[in-house]
Amino acid sequence: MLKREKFAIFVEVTGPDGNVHGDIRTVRMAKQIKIKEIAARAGVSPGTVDRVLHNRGNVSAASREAVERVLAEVKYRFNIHASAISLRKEYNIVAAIPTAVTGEYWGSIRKGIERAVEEYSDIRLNCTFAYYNQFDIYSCRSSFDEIAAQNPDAVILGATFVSEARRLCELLEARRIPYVFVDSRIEQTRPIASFATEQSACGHLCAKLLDAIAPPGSAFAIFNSKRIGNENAYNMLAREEGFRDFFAGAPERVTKSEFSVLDPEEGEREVLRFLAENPRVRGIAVMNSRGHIIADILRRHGIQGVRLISFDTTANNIKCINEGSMWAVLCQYPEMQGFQAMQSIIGWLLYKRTEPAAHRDMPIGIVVRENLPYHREFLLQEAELLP
Amino acid sequence: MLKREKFAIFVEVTGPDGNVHGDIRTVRMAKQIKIKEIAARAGVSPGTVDRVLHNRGNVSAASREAVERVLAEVKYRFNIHASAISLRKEYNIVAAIPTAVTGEYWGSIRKGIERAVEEYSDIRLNCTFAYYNQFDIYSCRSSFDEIAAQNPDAVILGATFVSEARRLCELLEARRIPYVFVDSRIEQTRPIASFATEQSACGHLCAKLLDAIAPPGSAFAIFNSKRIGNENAYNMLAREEGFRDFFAGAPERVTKSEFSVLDPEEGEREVLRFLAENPRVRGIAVMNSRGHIIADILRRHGIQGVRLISFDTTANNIKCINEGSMWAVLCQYPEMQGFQAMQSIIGWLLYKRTEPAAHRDMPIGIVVRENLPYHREFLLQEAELLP
DNA sequence: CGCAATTTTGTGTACGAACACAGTAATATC
DNA sequence: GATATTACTGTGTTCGTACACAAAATTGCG
Repeated sequence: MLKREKFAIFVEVTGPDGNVHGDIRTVRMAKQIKIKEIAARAGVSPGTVDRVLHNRGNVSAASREAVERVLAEVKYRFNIHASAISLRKEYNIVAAIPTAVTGEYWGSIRKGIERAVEEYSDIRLNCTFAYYNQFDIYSCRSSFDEIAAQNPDAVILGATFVSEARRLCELLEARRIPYVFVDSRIEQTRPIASFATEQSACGHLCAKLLDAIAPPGSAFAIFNSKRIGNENAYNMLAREEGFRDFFAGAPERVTKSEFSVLDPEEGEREVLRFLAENPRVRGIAVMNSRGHIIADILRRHGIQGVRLISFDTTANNIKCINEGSMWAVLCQYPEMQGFQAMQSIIGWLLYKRTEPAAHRDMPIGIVVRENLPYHREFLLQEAELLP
Repeated sequence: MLKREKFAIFVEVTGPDGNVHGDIRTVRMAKQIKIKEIAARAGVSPGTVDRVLHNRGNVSAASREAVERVLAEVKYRFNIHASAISLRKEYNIVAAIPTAVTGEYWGSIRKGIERAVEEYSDIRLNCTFAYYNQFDIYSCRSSFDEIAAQNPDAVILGATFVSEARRLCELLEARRIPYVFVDSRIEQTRPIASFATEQSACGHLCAKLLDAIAPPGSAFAIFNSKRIGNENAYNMLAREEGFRDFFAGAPERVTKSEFSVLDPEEGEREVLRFLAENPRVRGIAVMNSRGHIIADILRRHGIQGVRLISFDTTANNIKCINEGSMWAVLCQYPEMQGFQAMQSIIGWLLYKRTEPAAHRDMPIGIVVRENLPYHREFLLQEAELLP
């Protein structure tokens, strides 16, 4: 049996077994209502509707009410295209983030931001990156002060120093400049959005994986790079907490150690000494992106049977994953964070989207050698970084 | 030292250690050239430029050349918004996919498609879903025939029967109707795009994980649900191949078994019998989304120490992950596939994007209990732009 | 009540691309 | 050489929103 309408297709197929196998559903778009139509229904002019929609004032209570009543009935949505074409303003946006090196974590965030600018090239966006030294609170403060002094239309904030971030946010709020966070969320601030990974969940996942891939009853080590300067180690601590939480029933299985990054030879000695003293350790977690350093040490010394998990799909870590010296990295999708941060600003500034999903927990990706090649486009990484 | 321009920020901060820590880069958008400007430069009218741009003919060789010369110089990109607003055509799109149940694989693909329709609600899209029974080639053929008989503006194809898909593609090509594949790529067809996972890589990854989390020297089983009807098991076979490839050096470690789905009690007996006969099996791979059935059997019989990995984040599988009866699922991001499929059609029809990345390998996600809450099937950028 | 000041409202134009249509130039036909 | 035919080109209107500006209505105040 077969029916046809103007377009909807009806396929009802009776197969040899007597059952009906086909089914058709058309999702026809409800026709969007236009401002003109709303004006007509409310008995006012389009100009008045526009004033109500954009809260531009100079509307009598009676008119406003009439418009709002119609608005409530029809649930109006802006036409993005017409809106964007009319709004021909130029937007200056500042991204204040730690120095972004291509192939490393903040480099990926930057790339996501840049991609969004490119993607929305029909909107005049000027994006200024104000980099600071993430290990130096002094450089962070100077950078942030300067941003507040300018008058950007919006700010993207990659904040490693909580106190400095709070200070800047207060200034921005006083000036009604919207801002979003990438890579963190900071209490007592009011961003229009924030994008970050739940760090303790990352640590928990890391523990679960190491436990699963190591022989039963193994011991595990958390290896952290020694602090450089007054580095804010908030993320690392949260991850460690999650990691230990997984082993809450047997805390003696988790040891912690540090290794020097500034002095690689000393770092190597520290790692080797630790492993010699703790032969039951079968898994190592590095709570930041420096896992590749440990991986290299393990590889060069032919140390087998100790599995390593680190964070972030940086160029160095990817290399280790590929050569097998690292078992997995947990991925925070930095590029996606950057992209979505810029998107949410565009949504706010242009499309007046003011009821934002305030915070978004990013997914936590598990990247091992076998699914690494397929992460490429997903992560929007540079091709040359990957095999 | 501190300089200011109209907007660019210069922060050069000399820290206490004498090093410069701040750095500023502004990415200023090159101003887009308009059709009017091109017309002026080429000494013709905007209408003529438009005719050249859209190959609408009726342009003298001299004019065409003049316009093309300017075009080559300035690399014009037309304004998406103005374009979309002018093109006020209504598009009829058909998605021919297997019956899509919410919470299952094809249901997620459908959801991605629907989300794209919603996302691009400023474009008049009517999407018709033509479902067929993926286990019945007869229903597939009828459904496909009917599609070809209509004249949709584009087609999304979820093809489980290769021969039928080829036949439909030929018809569509003859009518110059663009089409995209989701969940598969089929040789000897010319889709404008295709989205699918590399199935053998999935199988390989599955093997790697099972091997890693099971005791050394364990044996593994591939459990597949018995075929229903003339089900196309192409994906399952490819996964199995990848799985066995991982154990190429020790093929005796991999056993294969089947279990009945239509008769659950019989299926259960088969599974239990197999496990009793193969006590060294410490890991089970189910090469489709039916892993939850095995998980339930293991759970109900209190069978410990056998780890299970299945495919697809279906509602059933997610439940098992949460209660711990399944160790992981590999995820193909079906929602993303559907979304991007529709996106590529919109890009083709509206934005004249004709140089497509013909095929896109989807990422292969690893979902375990610890990252499940943060796992979003729908990781696609634009999703967040609209409510 | 009258006139100015202010608030409210409607109209018109711009945005940039697309395309219909009218208008002009070039060629064909008798 | 006049007219019909075709080939080409420019103008003008459209899409839906935003906002400037003018027009109308309301208010204030002597």
